[in-house]
Amino acid sequence: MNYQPSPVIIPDTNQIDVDELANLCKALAHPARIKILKHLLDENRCVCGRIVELLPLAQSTVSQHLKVLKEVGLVQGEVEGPKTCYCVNKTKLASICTSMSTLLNCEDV
Amino acid sequence: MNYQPSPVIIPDTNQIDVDELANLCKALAHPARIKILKHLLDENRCVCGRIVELLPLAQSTVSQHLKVLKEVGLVQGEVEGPKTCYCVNKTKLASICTSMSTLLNCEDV
DNA sequence: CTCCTTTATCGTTAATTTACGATAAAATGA
DNA sequence: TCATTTTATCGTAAATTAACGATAAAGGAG
Repeated sequence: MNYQPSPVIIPDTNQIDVDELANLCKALAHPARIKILKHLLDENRCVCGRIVELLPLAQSTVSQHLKVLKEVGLVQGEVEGPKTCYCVNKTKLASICTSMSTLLNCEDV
Repeated sequence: MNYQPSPVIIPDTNQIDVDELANLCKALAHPARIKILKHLLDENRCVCGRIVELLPLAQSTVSQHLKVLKEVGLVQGEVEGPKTCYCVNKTKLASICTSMSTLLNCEDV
């Protein structure tokens, strides 16, 4: 009888997609986007126009920041009539924290 | 007897410096820099020239990436003769993970 | 249907980032 | 001292990002 090589149990940190993590970090690499994320977490959900009121930025600029967050999957937009209501994809957000910890070995500091 | 208002125990996530976190994320927002960090964590310490061997980038480019990491305090360089030996500032690295978790409430996902 | 509100997209400009080669600087070794 | 090794910095070109105003698109109200 031949033994199969045992499956890898220990998560291979080398498997973590460096490009993916870099992209997520890039999406967080702007104060306005962190503030948007934080506000969405505080309020749970929020319409684009409300975020425009809170930040000293033009509507088009806020819309672009939301697009960046949406493109990496950190945020989801739901159309409600003429408005768009945004909320955080918490699973994705958590995945940044964990992959960062795993890849960078934060846990054993 | 007058009661004093009880001190704030729960860390105030609003106190966390959004700009600081954005800057740290910015430093991590490039695959080459994540690879450098990861290698430094694996090997504990590493000379600049060795990193140049590992990445498909010119020496000057690697040096610039190291500078970015150094400027945000994620990495420290120690001159050893003509070489410079780099290592990760694990405290700083951990602070990213924690401030990210705190600010973004990753823990209660 | 027409106007209004709300958001996304376009076009543009200014600023920043990335990459490279060339070169300076600093320490070692002959 | 002089050449070599190693790293940092400079200068530059190409690419990307951030910000804005203008405008398009889509839905609701009248």
